[in-house]
Amino acid sequence: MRYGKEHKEATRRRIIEASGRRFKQDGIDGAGVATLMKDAGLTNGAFYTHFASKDELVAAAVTEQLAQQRTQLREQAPDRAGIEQFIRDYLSPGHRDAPEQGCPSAALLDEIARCDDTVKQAYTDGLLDIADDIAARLAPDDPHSARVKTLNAFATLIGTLQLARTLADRELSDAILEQGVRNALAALTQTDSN
Amino acid sequence: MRYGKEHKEATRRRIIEASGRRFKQDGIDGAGVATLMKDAGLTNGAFYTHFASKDELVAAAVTEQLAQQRTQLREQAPDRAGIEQFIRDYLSPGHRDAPEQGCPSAALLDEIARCDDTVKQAYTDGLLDIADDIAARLAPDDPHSARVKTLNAFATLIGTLQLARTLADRELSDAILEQGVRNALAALTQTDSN
DNA sequence: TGTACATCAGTGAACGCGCGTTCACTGATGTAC
DNA sequence: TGTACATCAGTGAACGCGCGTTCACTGATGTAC
Repeated sequence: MRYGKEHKEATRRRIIEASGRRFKQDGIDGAGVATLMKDAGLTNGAFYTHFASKDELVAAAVTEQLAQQRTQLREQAPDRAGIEQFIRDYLSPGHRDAPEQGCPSAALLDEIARCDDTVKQAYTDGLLDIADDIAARLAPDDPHSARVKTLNAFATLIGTLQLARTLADRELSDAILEQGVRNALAALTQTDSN
Repeated sequence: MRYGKEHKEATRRRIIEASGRRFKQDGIDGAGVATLMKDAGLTNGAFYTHFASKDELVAAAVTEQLAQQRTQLREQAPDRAGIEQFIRDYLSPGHRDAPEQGCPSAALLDEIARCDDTVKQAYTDGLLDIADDIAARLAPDDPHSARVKTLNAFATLIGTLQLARTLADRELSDAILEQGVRNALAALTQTDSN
């Protein structure tokens, strides 16, 4: 089955996108190559015509996930009101209950911290692209300080969603999401007056 | 080799404590039963005289880790100044660089979120014990609201440390820890005036 | 007090299974003539 | 335009390995007589 040039590239993208979802659902260690390929509608053997190793796929999937999140943020949150809505969506029960469709950081951050340097670098690059987008929007005059503050704000959202996903008490989980939204919006206001 | 009654209990505790460290270092999926037993100075076969399954050990290790953290917090942070010091220690480069000796939530939270209900319940129980200790100290008159706020504060610390561990840029990671300390201390002050 | 026996924590080999990875092969397509 | 060939994405079985778990066995100790 020889195909045109676009075909292989399209297949590669399909594997990367399906893997992103699967990793977020089952964890990186929890998702095997055979399963990832089946998700993409292929068999395990073809994996190594696209990637040198599972680690290489992990790095590509992390990059892709963050790039998608960046695009989404650029479109849905171009201004202050959009960022407020992003916060509300991020800390929503819907996002909590569908990790496979959600933020890769919330689903995988501590596992990525244990991955090799290639993966951590891919994560760092992808996240900084997002943070710098937001920092430039919120504080065009002081992008460096805003970059750090934006990353801290993002860390808060990540930790809050992870905790909400883990607590066995649904009501408490809801309360934490709601308090998280209040805190994040207050911090955002504080950034403005700063 | 028949031993006294305390012996088996001591061995069980040794397995649980060694496993806690190993899980935080390699992840839950990343640590096999044979390795965990070797860490405790035993061979794999003896595992099932102490636990019905790996999941049962995971739940016990999570409980133990949080109980240790609670004891530590009770001793080291009995007052407002102690809590401030806890925040500084938590978001320190030393804690970032030694996950196996540190906070189980920072090392494992998203993986625990993917575990079965037993493990999530063990985590919930252990964390609420800690949060209620702190809430009772900070706001004895409104413990329920303080419980939620304390959990949100803890989530922020967790997310910040995870992010600091993952970023490939050391200077940026340091800056995020420092900003995290500033944010957490400010939030603590705000809680007082509330 | 001394001896025979029961207990049971721990050993280490083995179970079936899924892991990441390799490889001989297939067969639809693009290219050369 | 029609035919022979080269390419190479994808197949599916197999590799060695470590996983969680089971099991026949060991042997030091506590207990019974």
